[in-house]
Amino acid sequence: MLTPTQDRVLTFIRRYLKRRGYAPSLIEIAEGIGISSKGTAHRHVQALAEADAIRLIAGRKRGIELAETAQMSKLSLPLLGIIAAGQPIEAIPGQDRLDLADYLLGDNRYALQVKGDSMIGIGILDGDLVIIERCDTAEDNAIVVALIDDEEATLKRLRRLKSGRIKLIAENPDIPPMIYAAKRVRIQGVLVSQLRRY
Amino acid sequence: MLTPTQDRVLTFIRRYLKRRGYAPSLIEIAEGIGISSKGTAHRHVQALAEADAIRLIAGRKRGIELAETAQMSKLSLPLLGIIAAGQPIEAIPGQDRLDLADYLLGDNRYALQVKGDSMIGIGILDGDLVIIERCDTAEDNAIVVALIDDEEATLKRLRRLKSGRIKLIAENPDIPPMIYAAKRVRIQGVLVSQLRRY
DNA sequence: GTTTACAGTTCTCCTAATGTTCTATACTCT
DNA sequence: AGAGTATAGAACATTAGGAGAACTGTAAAC
Repeated sequence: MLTPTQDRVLTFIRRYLKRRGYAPSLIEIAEGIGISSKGTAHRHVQALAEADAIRLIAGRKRGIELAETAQMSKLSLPLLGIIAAGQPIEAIPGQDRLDLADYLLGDNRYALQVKGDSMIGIGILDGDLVIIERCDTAEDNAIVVALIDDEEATLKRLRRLKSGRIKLIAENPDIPPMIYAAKRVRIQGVLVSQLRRY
Repeated sequence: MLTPTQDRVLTFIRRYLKRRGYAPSLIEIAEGIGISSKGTAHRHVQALAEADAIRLIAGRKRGIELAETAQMSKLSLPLLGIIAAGQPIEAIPGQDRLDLADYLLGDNRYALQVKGDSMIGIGILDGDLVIIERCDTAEDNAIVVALIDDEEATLKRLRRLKSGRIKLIAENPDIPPMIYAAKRVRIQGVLVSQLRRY
């Protein structure tokens, strides 16, 4: 992997970057590890870039970025693994960060707070937040925000019947499904994710 | 990434803005960093805008805003209101944006994927992600990641018994609660939020 | 409404700092 | 010895930063 000298260079760059906010020049690196040739420093830096420990911005002064930093989007958390009753936490192979933006953010998305227990069967509880992506069509069986008669908005599972009518299903055995003529139902968005705070 | 000089300019702008409440002019910036040319100051400011460190309001004197303030919008979604079966979407008064960072991000937090149905009673399903905040104590009745005998990690509701022992409760009627001596149980973190993608 | 001071914009010219490439040499292993 | 690594230092190319002039636009004073 890295040679001892390369490791010292990398450590120096890390510290410098943390303290000053910008990368060291080659001369500073050379001084930092106790050599006098910037040409040599240049070779170490090239080697580090080759090993993907850092990224270089070509033809830019102090154009060094740590590979680690590039990995971490601002909206991410470490993803430790899978937890299950009766077993130690098990790492998820090949994935160690969770990009929350991916789950939540998007151009046409908005949040709604859920009131009531009509979707309790799929784990959407009273007070939960749901993220909705605006759109006017949806696949069969998707969970949608539907507007009925331009009056009532509701979060339900959508099913198209052969008759052409539309069935809106609450995920709650106590609430019977409702069937409407297609004209009466307008889709406002599709459920993309869900969020709860404890 | 910022150059050393750009960094100094940014620092100066920050301080100026904090002290005076409005942004510095180009001449003031030039003086502030010890140069005499406002043309040069202008170039630095342009570079900072390019790097998204600040935002410029075109054709306005002292029209500089720090990006940090505007940055928050990247972590938020419009919060339209409350949706309930049988009613139109109702706006939530005094709140129109949802700050996701608030829900999810934090210094000592990490994510776990849930396996199994042991917490189905409170709407945590197989495959959901939970956000855990690292800590070694928890309030009674909190949902925690507990390590039993340093071997098995599990997500359960915690309850302390008068006997001093600890009861770990699965939110699933099919899974009976377990009772352990306090020594055998170590808390690794507390559930702070939960996330699901559809 | 005109004037005026202030501020932003766009240039060009210049210099020092820095990155890049090269050759020659030395050290340390097996 | 030969491969791999490290160093020094020279020569050259490019970039970042600076100075200052000339111009344009803004806002407040008159």
